[in-house]
Amino acid sequence: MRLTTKSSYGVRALISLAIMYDRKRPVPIKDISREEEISGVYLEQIFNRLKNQGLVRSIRGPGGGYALVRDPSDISVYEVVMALEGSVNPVRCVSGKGEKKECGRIATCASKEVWREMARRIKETLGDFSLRDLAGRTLELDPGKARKAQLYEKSLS
Amino acid sequence: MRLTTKSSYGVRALISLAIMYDRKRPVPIKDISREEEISGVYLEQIFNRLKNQGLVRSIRGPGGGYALVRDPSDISVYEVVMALEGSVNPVRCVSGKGEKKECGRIATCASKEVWREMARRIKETLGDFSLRDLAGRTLELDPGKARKAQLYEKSLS
DNA sequence: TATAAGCTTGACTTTTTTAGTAAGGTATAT
DNA sequence: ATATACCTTACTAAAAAAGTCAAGCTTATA
Ligand code: FES
Ligand code: FES
Repeated sequence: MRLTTKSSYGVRALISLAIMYDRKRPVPIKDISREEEISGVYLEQIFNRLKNQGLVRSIRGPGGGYALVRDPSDISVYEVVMALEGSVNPVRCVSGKGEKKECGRIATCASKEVWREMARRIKETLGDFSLRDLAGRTLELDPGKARKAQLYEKSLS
Repeated sequence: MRLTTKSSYGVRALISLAIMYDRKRPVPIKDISREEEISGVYLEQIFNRLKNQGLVRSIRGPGGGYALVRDPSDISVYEVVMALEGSVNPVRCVSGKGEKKECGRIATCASKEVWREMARRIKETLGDFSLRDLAGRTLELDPGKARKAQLYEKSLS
């Protein structure tokens, strides 16, 4: 019953982007990597997917980095997880869309209804958290982060 | 975002036990294995855990097999999944109890609250389905199963 | 316009987990 | 006795996850 680290890393990374969102400045991977202690090369993979799924855009060259495409209040954790995991179904059988391997007993299988409901509720739950929520909560829990963001700003001006 | 097959197999297997529950007869692994097309040796592992977690009891020798310890209406899918997966936490950090590797940033991490809530809702959801529910639903979806159970009875008398 | 910051792409490797096998045992109804 | 069925430990193959490597491409800016 585990998400891959892509999701947890991805959410943490996007919280950083959300915090920077108002400042209209892209955040380079290296910064997130340092801050969050996540392998930079691995983060690149993650951001690649996020970009392909249209959640972030990239700005190349010096001063570049990644930025959210939409307002953080408009992006839910569900979207992030879907972008990175591809699905939220707890079993193969109930793949929903075109996930290979159709299960032969699906017509007469009662347990599939459990898994379907479970997927529904997960979607609902993750849909309830926006990146703005989490960014706000982060600044509450870790005021140091706010300060750091300020400093970062100053160092650039 | 997947459960292991242990959970889906386990739930399916226990539905069979639930169907047989009223008839007060243990079900041997071989039968379930045949019916559900699940490797018998693998099922043994699964029933082992279910037994250790107190969900089923075993009767040895000819005419033996496994039977539910409690009434099917009193056993939820959540219990089954917990017995077989050990946990329902979507990430390592939020291990709840004594799952090794304490995460160092847990104090200041906002996303942990998402994962915690997610675990809560999964528990809630799976807790809402009892084995009796699923047994009943199975007989609705697959009347052949009811008939087969009857025949099985007759063949023994 | 040279440089370096930063993204892009695809393949590759390592580690961990999952899904099973294999083999030999023990209890018990008939 | 014997066949049925559970019990236990160990092993293995395959898949997935986590992470690395290498070589490029864009673009701001000095
Ligand atoms: S739908 Fe595949 S086993 Fe239930
Ligand atoms: S609690 Fe471990 S990273 Fe959030």
